[in-house]
Amino acid sequence: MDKYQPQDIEQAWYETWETNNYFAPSGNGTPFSIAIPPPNVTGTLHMGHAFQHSLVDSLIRFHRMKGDNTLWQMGTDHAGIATQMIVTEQLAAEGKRPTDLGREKFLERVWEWKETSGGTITSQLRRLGASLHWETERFTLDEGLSRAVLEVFVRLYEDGLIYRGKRLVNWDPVLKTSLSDLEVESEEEPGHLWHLRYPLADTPDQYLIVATTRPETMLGDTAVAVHPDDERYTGLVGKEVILPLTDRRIPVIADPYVDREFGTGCVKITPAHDFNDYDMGQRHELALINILNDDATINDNAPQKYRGLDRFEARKAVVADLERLGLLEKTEDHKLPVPRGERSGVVIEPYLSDQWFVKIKPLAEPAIKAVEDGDIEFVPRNYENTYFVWMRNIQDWNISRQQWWGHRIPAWYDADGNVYVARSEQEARAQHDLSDDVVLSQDDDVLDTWFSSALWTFSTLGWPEQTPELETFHSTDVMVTGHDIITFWVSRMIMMTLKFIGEVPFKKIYVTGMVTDAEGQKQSKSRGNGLDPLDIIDGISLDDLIAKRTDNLMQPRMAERIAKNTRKEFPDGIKAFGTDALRFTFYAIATRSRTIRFDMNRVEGYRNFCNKLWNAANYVFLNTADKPFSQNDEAADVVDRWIVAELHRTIAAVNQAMETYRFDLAAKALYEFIWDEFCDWYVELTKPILNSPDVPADLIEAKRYTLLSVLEQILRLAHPFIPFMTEEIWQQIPAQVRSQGKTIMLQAYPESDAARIDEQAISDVAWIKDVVTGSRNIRGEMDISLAKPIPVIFSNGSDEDQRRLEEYRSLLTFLIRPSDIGWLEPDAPKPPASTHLIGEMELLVPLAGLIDKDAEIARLDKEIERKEKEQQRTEGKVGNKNFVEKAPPEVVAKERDKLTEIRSALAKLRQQRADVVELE
RNA sequence: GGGUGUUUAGCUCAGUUGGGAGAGCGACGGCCUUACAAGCCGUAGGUCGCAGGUUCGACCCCUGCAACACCCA
Repeated sequence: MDKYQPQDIEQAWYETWETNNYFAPSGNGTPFSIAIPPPNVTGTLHMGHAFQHSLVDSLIRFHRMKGDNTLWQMGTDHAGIATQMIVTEQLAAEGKRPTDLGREKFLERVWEWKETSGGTITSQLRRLGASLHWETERFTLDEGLSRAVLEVFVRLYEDGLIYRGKRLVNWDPVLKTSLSDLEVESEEEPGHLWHLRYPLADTPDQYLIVATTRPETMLGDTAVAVHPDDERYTGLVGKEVILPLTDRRIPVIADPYVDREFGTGCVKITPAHDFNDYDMGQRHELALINILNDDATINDNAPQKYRGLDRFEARKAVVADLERLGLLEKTEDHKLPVPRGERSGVVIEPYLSDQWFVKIKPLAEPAIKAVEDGDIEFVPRNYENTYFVWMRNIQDWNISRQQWWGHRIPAWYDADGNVYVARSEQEARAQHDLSDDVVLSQDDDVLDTWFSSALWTFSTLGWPEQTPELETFHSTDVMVTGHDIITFWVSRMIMMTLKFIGEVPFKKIYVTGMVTDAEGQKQSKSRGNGLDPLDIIDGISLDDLIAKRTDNLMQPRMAERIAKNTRKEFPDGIKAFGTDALRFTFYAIATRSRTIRFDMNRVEGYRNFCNKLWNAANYVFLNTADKPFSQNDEAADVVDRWIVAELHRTIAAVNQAMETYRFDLAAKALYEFIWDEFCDWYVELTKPILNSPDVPADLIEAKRYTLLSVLEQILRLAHPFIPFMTEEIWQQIPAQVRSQGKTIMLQAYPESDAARIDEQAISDVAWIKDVVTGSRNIRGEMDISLAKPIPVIFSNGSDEDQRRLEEYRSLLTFLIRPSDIGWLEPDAPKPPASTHLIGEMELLVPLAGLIDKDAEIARLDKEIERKEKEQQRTEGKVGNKNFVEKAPPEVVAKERDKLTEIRSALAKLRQQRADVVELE
């Protein structure tokens, strides 16, 4: 075999798998299905994706190998706002605006962009080894899914669960669309608190002072509010104040919502431009005065001089004018949460407009119940809380977006403003008996992208048709996703699927942690700390990485800092580690933690692990190729029985880990078995046998078989995690050992057989390991090279020890490289020696001339000190009456045994020390 | 302000019914031992955030505090 070079093997195998249709569901096994969280069709793969999809792929491959009828449904999302923004930017570079093209032409342009860039994400998924069922790949805007969207919208409308109304919504004044609460991100930013004087109508020389962070909205004030119990203002409730800069008189009202501690305890009420004020306005039947246009400039409802000003210019003008009039009490610095559009980054405006909403409470109730009843289970469990808190306080969902790219709302209006909702214009006409001369125009808005993704698990399977796929694969088994998307997507899928299919979309939700950079910072383009998974697979030079991270930044001034940090973190760029190593890293770090710092050193470590397995396979092939081997349990020795036992323990551990979504434990079990047991011990222990002329042929043949067989099982066991190299190696296993199949992908997953776990073999090999480790310790401590043979003498051994030494003498000889190995004569004095304890037995390496007396004494002192501490602690326990009386008897017995052992060991160590001191 | 989570070796993290503190990387020392130097052998390093409590016994359970992170308002 050649050196391990992942790039030489990975891509070719993926093509083979795909062209042979191995990813397709098949057989009559239990259906197992997962729907991919649809990536944005024009997007690229980031670390979070790679992480999630790697986890899913292991589950899919695991279940496929277990014989389940397994489907991983592929599809992409049209990502309404994100995609429209990209194309709008492209147009801007040509000096055009979407309106210059018009709706039709603009959409053509977006479809073109989708065609050219839509392949990126799918080819990246292939590089990752994702065994997706590409044949039934779907897209949220394709015909079938659009039909599902239409159907759902119309039925919800018919059930009275969709309504249209003028409401205060989150308005993005740059994109000129409404956004749902979830698309708005609030962060604290420095600002000011202005204290304004509002003169009382009856006595204009007196005034109330209101505190506000948004003085320009005072132009739309329709009341001033105080707390009903606030004694400072009780006399004023019901009176009026004069709203400065306008000629309006507005009432003073009392409402318990007012925070008496904030500012002066007196707040201005602007129902058309603040969500809380809107609610209060509803309670008190206040007028709504909208003072903004859709681009956040001041409109004609405001006094002449402010009209047309941008909101922030208007703020300055209002403050200046109030100050000139002596109506500005004071200005304070103040931090306040500022809402910004998730996509555009601009300050969001509460804005009054006509929108479509889903009445959500009736849908939320069964969705809450499904989780309460355990029909859907969160893994880890505690994410249920996030879900419940969100669902129990859920607000109606604004689903209309003033965009073009998306599912157009199936509502038509006649000249009188009557609205007709139907699956098509024809249906609308037919249902309402409208003659052809009634002119209908369709609603210009499209639906929130999440509306179509909410239908994902069943729309991709053909709904509203009752397809065999829907019948077989729905509900899906598990949804793997990040916690950031529970509210956006997971909760909405649960609601919609329960409503339209009557069953849950998935039985389990595995919530992954969030992959951050080494500093624990969220990875993002603007921070310039993002990693492209393919750069870890293929490698990238430092210069290319910097170029990639600083290219096309929203804030170009960040470029220098990003370059500096990148140079510091990756001084030599990133090496090509290959997909298998990257994937294995993901499993190893998939702990229950919420954030996962991605550490490139670990990728390197797991690349080394892949290399280790590769080389072990090389060893197996070198020693079995063109040589006879045969399965022969009678001829196999204790070491063979031991490695099989360890293999079966590992098989059990991996299976259990996968059933419980503990990918980290699965990875750990594989890593430790393959490296620590198979490579470091088993392979070493085969060497003296395979190359010795004195060993019976049937043992050698049995051992060759064990090597091949254990390797073959390791490959199947590890395949879901490191699919490429396991396939590559598996193909080279002789057919007699590996069955006649064409691919490892479709072989049976190993199952643990308790009968193969031979405890006697395990304890014998543990003894061998102890003896070898003991002699290695002595060599290590004394700096004696393996090239220099050392005499080894045992003393005080039991019958069992004697048997084992006889039986394993040749193995020990090979591993220890002694000049001589044997028992101390019964009455002979112990020679001066470096020593090691193996239970009751002592291992002596008499090195009269070579021994470093001081070093040996120091080593023994340390050992004695350690044992003394342990003795003290154990004596304390055993001597404690309470412990002896109250602790379980087996624990007490265990402690007593331990104490006996410690005492015996201590006595020996002290004797050894005395012996060494005696040396001249 | 409310909620959730985190705090274990220099770094990144395991530690699943409360009963002997672990791994990888890094550090140090020694090895080209015919699968692998992307390797092998060995060594050092931790009052398990702080303070109480429960218990015969606490990294683990309870209370409080601190720092950090995220979510919601």
